[in-house]
Amino acid sequence: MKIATFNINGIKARAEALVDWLREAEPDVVALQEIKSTDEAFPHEIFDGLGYTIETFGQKSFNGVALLSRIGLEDVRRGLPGDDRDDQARWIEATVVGKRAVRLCGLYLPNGNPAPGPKYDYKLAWMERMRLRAAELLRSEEPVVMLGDYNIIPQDEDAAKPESWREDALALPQSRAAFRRILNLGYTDAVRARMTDPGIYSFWDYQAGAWPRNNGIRIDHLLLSPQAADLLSDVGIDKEIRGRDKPSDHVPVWIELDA
DNA sequence: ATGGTCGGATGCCGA
Repeated sequence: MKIATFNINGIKARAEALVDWLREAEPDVVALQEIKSTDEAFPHEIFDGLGYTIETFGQKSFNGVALLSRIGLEDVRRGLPGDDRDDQARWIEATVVGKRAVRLCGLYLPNGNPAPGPKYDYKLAWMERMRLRAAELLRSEEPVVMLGDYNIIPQDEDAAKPESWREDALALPQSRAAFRRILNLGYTDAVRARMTDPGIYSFWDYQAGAWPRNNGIRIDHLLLSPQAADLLSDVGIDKEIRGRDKPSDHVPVWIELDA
């Protein structure tokens, strides 16, 4: 079972590039972030003939997540529990069944800039809610994959220029600590488990020639419960996508599970 | 047209 995450930065702007990538990469399941569309306006027709079931959790203009699967989506749940007043579309769950049932959580974690400030407070509060949900999911003792744009640079080696991120919400010590608290429940960072070299990135800013200079950061992650980690057979980052016409500023990151 | 660069939605905001 091939499972991918891809922050597409707008479904309408990325329709062609996304479909091209789906045809080439042939993932079984995909978590999309920043669809920037309401559920009603989501262009389901662009996926016709590809065989994907689609579940969206969108909002107007900003954020928005979706799950695509060609092996079905069951028990879909929208929204991160823990705050009824939170109206930002950043979390969607579903179960996929291959050889094994796998619980998937597609997430778009708040950026949090500028820090300090209310946006950073929201990020940290959201991460604490995520930690509680992550702990709850572990108690199922089933394979769980939490994947998406975490907006977290876990360590200095995950940035080409770590010094330029020192005061940024993506790399502040409090942000990294909150991410580690989730990992330390018993989750595995799939990419780091398999790709130990420095210079592994998933995002290059549109500005200042970040891509041609390879000034990247690693912020798109797949966290695996112990039962999912036992099934991990491969990981990859489709970096080449970033050099095409009309790219997202993120690239797809994927895993292969024996499930 | 909107700072740099994009996307989405307007009369800039978020990233």
